[in-house]
Amino acid sequence: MSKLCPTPALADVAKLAGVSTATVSRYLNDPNRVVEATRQRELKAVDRLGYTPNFAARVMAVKRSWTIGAIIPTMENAIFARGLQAFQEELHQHGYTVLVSSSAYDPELEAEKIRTLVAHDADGVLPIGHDRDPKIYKDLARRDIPVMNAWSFMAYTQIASVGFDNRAAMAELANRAIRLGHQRIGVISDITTGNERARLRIEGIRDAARQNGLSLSNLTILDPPYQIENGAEAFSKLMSQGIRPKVILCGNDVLAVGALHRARDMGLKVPKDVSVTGFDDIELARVAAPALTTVHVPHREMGRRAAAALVDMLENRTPGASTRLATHIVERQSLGPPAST
Amino acid sequence: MSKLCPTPALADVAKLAGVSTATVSRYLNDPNRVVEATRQRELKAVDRLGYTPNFAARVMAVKRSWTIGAIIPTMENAIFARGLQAFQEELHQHGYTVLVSSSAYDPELEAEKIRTLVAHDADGVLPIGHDRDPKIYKDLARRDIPVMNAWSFMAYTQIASVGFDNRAAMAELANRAIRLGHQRIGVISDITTGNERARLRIEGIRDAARQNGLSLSNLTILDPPYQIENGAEAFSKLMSQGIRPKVILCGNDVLAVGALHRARDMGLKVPKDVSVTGFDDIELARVAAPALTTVHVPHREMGRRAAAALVDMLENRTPGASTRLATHIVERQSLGPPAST
DNA sequence: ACCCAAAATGCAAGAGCTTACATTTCCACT
DNA sequence: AGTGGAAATGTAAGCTCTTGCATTTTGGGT
Repeated sequence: MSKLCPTPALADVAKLAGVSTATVSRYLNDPNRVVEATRQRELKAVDRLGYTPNFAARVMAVKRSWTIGAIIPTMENAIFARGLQAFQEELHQHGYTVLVSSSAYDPELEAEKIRTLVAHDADGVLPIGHDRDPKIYKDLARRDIPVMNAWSFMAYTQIASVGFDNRAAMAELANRAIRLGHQRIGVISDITTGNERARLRIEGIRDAARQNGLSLSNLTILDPPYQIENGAEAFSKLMSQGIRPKVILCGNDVLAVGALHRARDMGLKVPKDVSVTGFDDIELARVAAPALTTVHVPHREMGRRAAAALVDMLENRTPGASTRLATHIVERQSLGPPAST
Repeated sequence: MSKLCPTPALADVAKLAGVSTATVSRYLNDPNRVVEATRQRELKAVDRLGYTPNFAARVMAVKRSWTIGAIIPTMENAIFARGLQAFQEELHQHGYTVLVSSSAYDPELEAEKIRTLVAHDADGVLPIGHDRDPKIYKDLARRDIPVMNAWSFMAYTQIASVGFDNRAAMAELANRAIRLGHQRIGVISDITTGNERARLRIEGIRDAARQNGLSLSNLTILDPPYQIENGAEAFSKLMSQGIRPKVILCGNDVLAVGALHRARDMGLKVPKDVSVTGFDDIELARVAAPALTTVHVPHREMGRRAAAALVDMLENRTPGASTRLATHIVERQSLGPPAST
């Protein structure tokens, strides 16, 4: 008997239940559209066969996948994890599934992943940051696929975004360092290509320097790939300069932890001998030794809002509004005044 | 003109190029099956229209999605990241895309995610560990979807796996601790429900205790959810016992780092006052202070092998072989002999 | 009993691609 | 120039679902 059918289709259920496929389809999508007796029969048929609707077929028929795709630069760190989690939770509430892809900070790869997501009929897309080939946006727009950029708030742009002001946030932190008396500043940035977040953070540091009448020649900027190890390496490089900077501003907590670690290896006390700051305020920052002074980013809030906005765009065909979230400095133990030499 | 068509289909390309859809399809799947002149025309038509093949339709037609799904317990930590990365890389080589879902260590959710993946026509599935409702396996088997379990090697089972012997690995580490003179042992395990990896690791500790003639009453076992914070909390709990354990074996590095952190807060020196060990050997372990003595797991190798095996099952319809990978202890600074009290 | 609107169900046409099979085109040889 | 077989292309069915429209059933009201 039909029990053996490896992947039962709607038609099999229909036959077994003695109704038409239309009825089964209706039953599946809204049991109330079917009379009690039929409902029973279908129910029985469905689980007798172990039927599961075929996603691809449904997508084709309704032109709607209830899937939204997120493309993040990396999964190897916890940076995007919390936000993404919140994003998923919120979307789940609304019945959407999210597909996650990572681009390894590579614009080419990112473009490809976005295409893949689109080919998979994603109803909406969430890339991180803004910087990318305009063709991508154009293509998405033509296909009428809502896009929400996250992790970076940009006021003057066609694409909606939910994020924060990377530049101002970093400027605030740099300001604080400078006011503490720091002059020479080392910067370990995120990768900057195709990543305006990193560039804006650097800009923020420059802003702060300028505001305080510091020559930009006091800044030494490195941008190694995003990994703990690289933070350590960059720290070494910075420390081998003629005049050692007394404060190292890092583009994110992961890099900062690497720096911290290397400082310890070099026998440097933080923050007595050198200060180190992070960005993001992930769990790691709290646990590091010494605990990292960093910029707190409202990860979950960002994820939630991004999801909500996307749903709004999807359900109401609205253009999508941008939201700017606040960040704040979390003062812990890794930033202090420079020791008087 | 047809430029306006929001989502061009194969037929549009065909019309514009003046050929049949079959030809376009062939061109798309293997340009060489089409004569030069046609190729040019199609090429032009495709990018004039900005055509992208519709995935759902293709899947329906060929019954093959070139997609494989991975379900991991969590993305919030780096634990699975490296392995997953390798898994993706290897699969990418073979033309597969991987879809990642996380289950938040919740069996219900995991089952749902697996169903979703199947509905999305995943050609194969990679869940972490073995423990799960047999119905899931049965369903997958019926649909003839290859499954590969990772992170846990199990010899006697229907399902292929690539992983390591969690029990033996942990036993080895526990043995080392005991030989150093430790008697009272605190254990901060991973969550154990639906997670035989965690349970096996605990079993390993018990094995070691028994082997060394230690009463099991010397063990105190906690299994908080998997987060740095919880590791810290658990550590406090362990330390508030009548007789404080002098060594804390943790189910993974993340928990261990939490413990380490709390130890420092409590003014306890590691390993002088208390030893702490991890499991997994993620980057964090190297960077922690003191650096964590832990069990090295061949993450990338595991991911790569899992991918290769899955591809083999897929392409050659083979039953799928299990692979057992070796682990080893990485001795760093967090494990030492108990201080003589 | 009978009528009729409302409710339930059925029919069949898509949705966009692949592919077996049929047809046409091409070219090397005689 | 004529022929045969390979190469290129076309035709149309099929994959699994949804849904507009047509048809049948139901049940309350007279």
